[in-house]
Amino acid sequence: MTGPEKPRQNTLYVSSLAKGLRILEVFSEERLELGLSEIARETGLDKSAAQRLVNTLHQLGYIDKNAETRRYRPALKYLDMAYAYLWSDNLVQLAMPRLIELSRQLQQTINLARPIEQHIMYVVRLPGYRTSYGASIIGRRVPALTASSGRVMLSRQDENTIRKCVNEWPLKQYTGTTTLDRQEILDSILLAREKGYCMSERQVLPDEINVAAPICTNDGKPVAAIHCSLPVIRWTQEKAEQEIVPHIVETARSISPPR
Amino acid sequence: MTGPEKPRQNTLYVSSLAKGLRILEVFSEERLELGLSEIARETGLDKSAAQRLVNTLHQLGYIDKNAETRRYRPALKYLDMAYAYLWSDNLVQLAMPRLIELSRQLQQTINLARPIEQHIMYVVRLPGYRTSYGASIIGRRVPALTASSGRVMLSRQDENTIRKCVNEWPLKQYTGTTTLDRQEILDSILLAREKGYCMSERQVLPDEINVAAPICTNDGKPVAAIHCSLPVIRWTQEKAEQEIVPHIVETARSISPPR
DNA sequence: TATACTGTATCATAATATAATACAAAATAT
DNA sequence: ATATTTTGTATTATATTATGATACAGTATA
Repeated sequence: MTGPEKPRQNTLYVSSLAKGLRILEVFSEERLELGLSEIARETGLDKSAAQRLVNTLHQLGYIDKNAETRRYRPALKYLDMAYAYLWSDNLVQLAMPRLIELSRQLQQTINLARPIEQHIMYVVRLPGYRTSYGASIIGRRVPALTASSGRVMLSRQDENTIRKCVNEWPLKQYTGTTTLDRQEILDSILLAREKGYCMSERQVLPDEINVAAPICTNDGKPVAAIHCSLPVIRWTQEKAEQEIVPHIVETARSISPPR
Repeated sequence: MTGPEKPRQNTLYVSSLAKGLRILEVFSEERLELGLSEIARETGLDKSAAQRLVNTLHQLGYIDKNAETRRYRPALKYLDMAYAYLWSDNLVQLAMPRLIELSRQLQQTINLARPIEQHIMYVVRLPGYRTSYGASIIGRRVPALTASSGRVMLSRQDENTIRKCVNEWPLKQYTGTTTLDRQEILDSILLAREKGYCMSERQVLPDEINVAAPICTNDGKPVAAIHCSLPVIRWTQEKAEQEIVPHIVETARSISPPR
């Protein structure tokens, strides 16, 4: 009779790799530079594990160490990843010239967003005059329900799916006027469905009107959204509807992803 | 009497993490999508190791698997890295508004480059009209000696260092007119040193004039370069010298990194 | 000055990653 | 259409590696 069986090993999962990636992921908008103990704490890893993993990532050029403060920060090698991703995303390649043209034509901030889980992520950012730093860089994630890009992509799902997502997905309050009212969000999405675009105001940034139109595959699946931000100082929703919306919608429609 | 001693383990280096990162690094401009056997081959890893590591990266959301073709490609999570880097780079934050302003003023492609080993890497790309895709995305690396940004940063080193770098660093022929003549490159760098900016033509792309000016710390160390590309169809070096150079130089000078 | 915290280094050992292997499925060659 | 090769998937015995406990020097804080 055997003793208690030891839990079976998952031999298709490399836990040391996973731990190392947690180190890479610890850096963020709020955590620009960290010491070893902070890294251990923030990642939940043992101090020795953190030491080994950090040392490995530093030797491989992923993170830089400030010799004076002994703190680490992301190295340029992080951007190798962006480069690889951007080349592999056919849609971004397809869309880029149209987005550049649109940016020139409208003289405003133009972005391309992709859906990821319950968020959207900005994969192209063509900043306009006075675009904030956070709104000029790729990789930012925003809850799909809060962003006009997210809402407009959701609007192309069937109504049951829309309602389920609106009920369950997370919300985040960015500004004093960011809505947390799920009914209001549902109304916004259903209106977007009807009109073919979504317009919102002061949801993610406090002084912006946002217009977004979906990019769909041939079978109607939303895979991305084009998004334009306008300063409320010089724009109204009415003016945006007349002067911006047609161009956004037309550009989005002109981009037909292969699949 | 002991037998032959086994080699000492480097307990500060995690080789499984290093192998996993090799998988992440296998994707590139030339390798957008790969199957398991290709990944094993390109990374030099054993097939079983590749299987485990790929599976782990897939479970963690770093790579996507096309269920039909069973091939993998980078996932959006790659851009999380870019986001983290761009927040941690103080200079990029400092420079971004100036670059956006410059882009609007000149109506041309404006980039920011950082030195990395014997290359430069583009960390900000503000594309102008008709900028190619490869010239619109961050993360691209170019040999420092070939790029105007690289040359202009090198020009701010002492002459012995310049000569050593020119003799030893790699070159890459991008166009039919990319120079591989190291004396010509040295002359270009020394001229940049004298004039405070570098101008080159048809070195990385076949139809471009390039103007770059260095961004230096207070103690004179070059840490980045602002770079403008102009189509040769509508520009000459003389015209660029009069209408573009002063603005590039002035903007570069106005950005004083803290350290 | 005392104490707490951080970073660095070491090592015995348990757990994990390895690589060999088998086999089904798919692709390619004949 | 069939045979062969290649690819992808799954499993396992075992060697190697990663673990975490520990010690200690240096730094920061009380």
